[in-house]
Amino acid sequence: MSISTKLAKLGYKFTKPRLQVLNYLEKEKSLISARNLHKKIKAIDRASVYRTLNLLEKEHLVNVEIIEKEKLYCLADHPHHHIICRKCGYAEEFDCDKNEFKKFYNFSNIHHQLTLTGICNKCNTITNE
Amino acid sequence: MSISTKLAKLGYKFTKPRLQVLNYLEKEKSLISARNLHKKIKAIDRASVYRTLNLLEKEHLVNVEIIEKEKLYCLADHPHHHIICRKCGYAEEFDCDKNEFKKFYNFSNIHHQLTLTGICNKCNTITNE
DNA sequence: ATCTGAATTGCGAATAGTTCGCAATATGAT
DNA sequence: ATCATATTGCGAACTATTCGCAATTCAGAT
Repeated sequence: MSISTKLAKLGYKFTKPRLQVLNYLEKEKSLISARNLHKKIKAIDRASVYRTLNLLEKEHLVNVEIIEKEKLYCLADHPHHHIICRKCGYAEEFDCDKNEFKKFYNFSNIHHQLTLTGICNKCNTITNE
Repeated sequence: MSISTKLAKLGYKFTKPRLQVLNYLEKEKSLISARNLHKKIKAIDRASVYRTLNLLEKEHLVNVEIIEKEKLYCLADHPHHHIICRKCGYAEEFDCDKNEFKKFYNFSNIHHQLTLTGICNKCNTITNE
């Protein structure tokens, strides 16, 4: 099912800004920030880019990685991660289920950050999320 | 070797702000943000808290996790990660080498973010980092 | 103990990424 | 085509963090 269809099913309207953002995300082979997305789609407002990305994030239709406080987005069409060059920003994708770690050999000096969040027992007792 | 000793070895001066930040990081059992660190150490300037944390990060003396654009710090005395409640911020530690994942059962609805950075071949050719 | 040059601080202003309030507009169900 | 509602664009606002620079503090030499 296409992302557009999913959005429609979820009751969201089909607007120009949303279509444009989706188009660009589909074209984009790598990760992209809200800032750069907005640069590419000058016709639509900065706030709308952010609002659309937040919406997509909330509905789990995009994946997010944070590099230096900047959120980078990609379509969540399949489960994967990226390894990103700290100098030039070049990113390679790796499937998080398969043994594609050989790709890492294209990079040196690897750092990683693993962030896990959840709902703790106490909060879970108070209200269901 | 204590972190203070390490700092001295690296040629950094031994100043009140740095000592205070280190003291608080040692006391802190969980993760803490620059903002909250500054709240606790009112005597020293915000900028100095940030500068000290950046220094510690550069020298790999603290570990960092980013939650909602905010950097959270802890001393890098041993390799570990945290799982953090998305509602209240409560954090539990887990050793990243051992099978302590059972701790996860205290949390539900787990999300994760894995960020890998490195230096790509091209950048590595241009200059050594 | 004091001097001295360099490192570091505090301050306030600046920056960057992101969000908000609200009037104007576009959407899709009827 | 109409209408209620969701969504947009705009600019102002907010938050985390950094910067420039003069004043201060540190550590090593005297």
